[in-house]
Amino acid sequence: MSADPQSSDWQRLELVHQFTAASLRETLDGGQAFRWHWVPAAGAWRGIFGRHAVQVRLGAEGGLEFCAASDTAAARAALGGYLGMAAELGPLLDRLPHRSDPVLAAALAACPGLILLRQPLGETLLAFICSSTKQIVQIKQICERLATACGEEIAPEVHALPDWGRLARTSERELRECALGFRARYVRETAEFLAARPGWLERVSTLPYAEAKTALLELPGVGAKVADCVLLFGAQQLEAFPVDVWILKTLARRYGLPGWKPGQLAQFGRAHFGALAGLAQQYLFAQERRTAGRAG
DNA sequence: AGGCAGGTGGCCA
DNA sequence: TGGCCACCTGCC
Repeated sequence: MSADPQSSDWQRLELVHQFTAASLRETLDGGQAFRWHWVPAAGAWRGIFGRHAVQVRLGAEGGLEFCAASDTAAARAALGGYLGMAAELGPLLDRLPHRSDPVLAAALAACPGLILLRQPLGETLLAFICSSTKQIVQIKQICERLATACGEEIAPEVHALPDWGRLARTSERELRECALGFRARYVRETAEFLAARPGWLERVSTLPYAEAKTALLELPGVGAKVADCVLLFGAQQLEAFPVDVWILKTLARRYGLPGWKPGQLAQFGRAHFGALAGLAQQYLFAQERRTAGRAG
């Protein structure tokens, strides 16, 4: 790795938003995306999304700074979109029922600046199909191996995640060599499904939430939880409310809903938190993991 | 050293 | 519907 940060190349990223070290970490490395890692020597996060390889760090005045492996202008624009929620976070949070919900209010206060990423749709689908029954560390490893094995080299020794067209030309055996385990078949079959339906994924992702989710459930390896993650992180459908074990614990304990099943909790979430339920979910998720004292 | 992990799909009552 | 279980792999 020759990729030492060249401090002269650091540039400010204009964001009407303040991250804290904690909310930046939670945003980039809290389970929404799996291709960011902290580089201690640089005091920065290095990450890959789409065809962009960048580094991001907190600037002296609390702003955000970045540098890119190449084509800084394109990276700046892409990062602006990726972190685009920052521009409207305040008004969005204000539409959440924090005034009447002390649990939510505490979660919002605990991680000021946390946002939902706007990730490329295809790779969000891929990452979350790979996420089932895996911890964050392992999901990151799988993504890394997939990228190395069949993703485009976008900078020296840096690979993007393969797109679905490429995946359709990848054998299940090759996928298994990337430590996907039984998920290899899911990826393989979803790739075939998508290959037979050009534009399907993009079109479906813009449908109203309920229809979009129903459609995504047709994909092998995509159940309720993964569908919600794809819609929330990859299609800006903020109504999506993924229910995983963490949220299940939070809602059971802090909202007095023990014994409720994931599907029931998903309905509760959308009813209670409203059109931006997914945003509330992310804060509750961060809070639950924090208090559970582990990072995945 | 093994249990278990941010789930899904298939089968049975 | 509701409940149960197999499924790969490697981390803690």
